[in-house]
Amino acid sequence: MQQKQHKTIRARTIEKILVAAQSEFVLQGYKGATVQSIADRAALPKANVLYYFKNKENIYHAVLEQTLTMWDEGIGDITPEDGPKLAIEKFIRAKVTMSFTHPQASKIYAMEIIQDTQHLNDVARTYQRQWVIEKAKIFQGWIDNGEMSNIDPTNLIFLIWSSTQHYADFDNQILSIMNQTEYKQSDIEHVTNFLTDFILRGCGLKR
Amino acid sequence: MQQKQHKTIRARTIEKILVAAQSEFVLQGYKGATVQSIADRAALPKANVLYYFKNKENIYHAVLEQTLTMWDEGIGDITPEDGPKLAIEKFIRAKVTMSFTHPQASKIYAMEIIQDTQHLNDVARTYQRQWVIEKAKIFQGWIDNGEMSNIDPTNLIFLIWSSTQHYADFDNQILSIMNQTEYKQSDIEHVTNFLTDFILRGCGLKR
DNA sequence: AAATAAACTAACCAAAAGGTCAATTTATAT
DNA sequence: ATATAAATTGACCTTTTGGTTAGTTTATTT
Repeated sequence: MQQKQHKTIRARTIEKILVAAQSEFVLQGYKGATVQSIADRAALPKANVLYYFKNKENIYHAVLEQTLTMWDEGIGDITPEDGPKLAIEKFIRAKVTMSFTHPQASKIYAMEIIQDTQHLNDVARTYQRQWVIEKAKIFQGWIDNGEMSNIDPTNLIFLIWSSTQHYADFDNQILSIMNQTEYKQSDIEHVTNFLTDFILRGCGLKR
Repeated sequence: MQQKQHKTIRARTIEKILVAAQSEFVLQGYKGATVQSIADRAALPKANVLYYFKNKENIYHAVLEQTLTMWDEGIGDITPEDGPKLAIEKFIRAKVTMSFTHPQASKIYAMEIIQDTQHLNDVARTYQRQWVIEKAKIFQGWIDNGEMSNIDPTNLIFLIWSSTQHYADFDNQILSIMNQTEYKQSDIEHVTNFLTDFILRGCGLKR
């Protein structure tokens, strides 16, 4: 009992800090975000934030880890059994939905890669590398037994990745161009349909 | 003559500062880059850097302006006369080439948009907005007189934009996946061909 | 209720960083 | 040659910021 109550105080405060930190890091970048600004956003004294996290870097690591896990769970998977058409459809839908509903997660990730920082540990790097290689093999399998036309799988993955992610990372620009302040559910549908049609056609899987 | 010599000292030192600054800003972000680090990279005393640029923000603005101008000149144009096939081919080639040869320019731009900073002035914002709207109209014109299939022009532009830009912004990740330390000329060709084929097919402009 | 542990916080401190200034050196003009 | 302007630079100042500490309050245990 004592244990549980204790944990909820801890857990709730940590959660508040992480939420605040994610926003600050996205808005200001790693260096630009200050412990004070995170504390302010979480409505806590700075010293309290540093009571739960030894230093700023630890806060960031916690945000990164949480973000990557969430993103990872959200984007679903590509499995051989689905076949190219269904696999691509599912993947695009998942990725677009994530981009529209959790753009911050994508942005943090993007900034990490763009700047090639030391925050992403080797494990994470190796993981993404392996992910692409593995999925490329699945596509190659489909190509080999004639389920889709002969398209370079690695670059296909890059294209799907980038074109879906774009709606998260560049949401400000896109919203400005669309003359909106935020995405609507119908935007998700529309973009999912657009990208699915376009990419399937590019893969020769649709007329 | 005096004027000219005077100008070359000025111009050359400013150039050195700007080159150094661009690297630092890409590597460290706006806040992360310090005037001292820029000075070090340019092999100048900090005070000398601040003799030419009043403050850090001015350095950044100069880098941004130079970068945007360069990027803008490099990506070529989309004109009605070219027709959809040629226009897309030309645009993809220009954008991919820029992405592979000047990734830093793209990265600075990307980080600006992602973070939605105040550095990009209204002029720049309005400009990109107008650019997309204008080009979308050109695509719509081609659709209307049957030169290409009915594809949402705005999202098509986003897709071309993102899939080409990806090779600049995420070069670290891509190089790691390709097991290389830097891009080769043949990579430009390969990616240009891949994207051109894929996107033209997506647009129904190629069998 | 007393004791103990967890949570919280104001006040500090030291380092880093942006920026100024006054003085010196170098280049240019007359 | 001399005067003037441009360029350079070390020393300095101020603010910001990450992080510590010591002490207080609140929650938990017995």
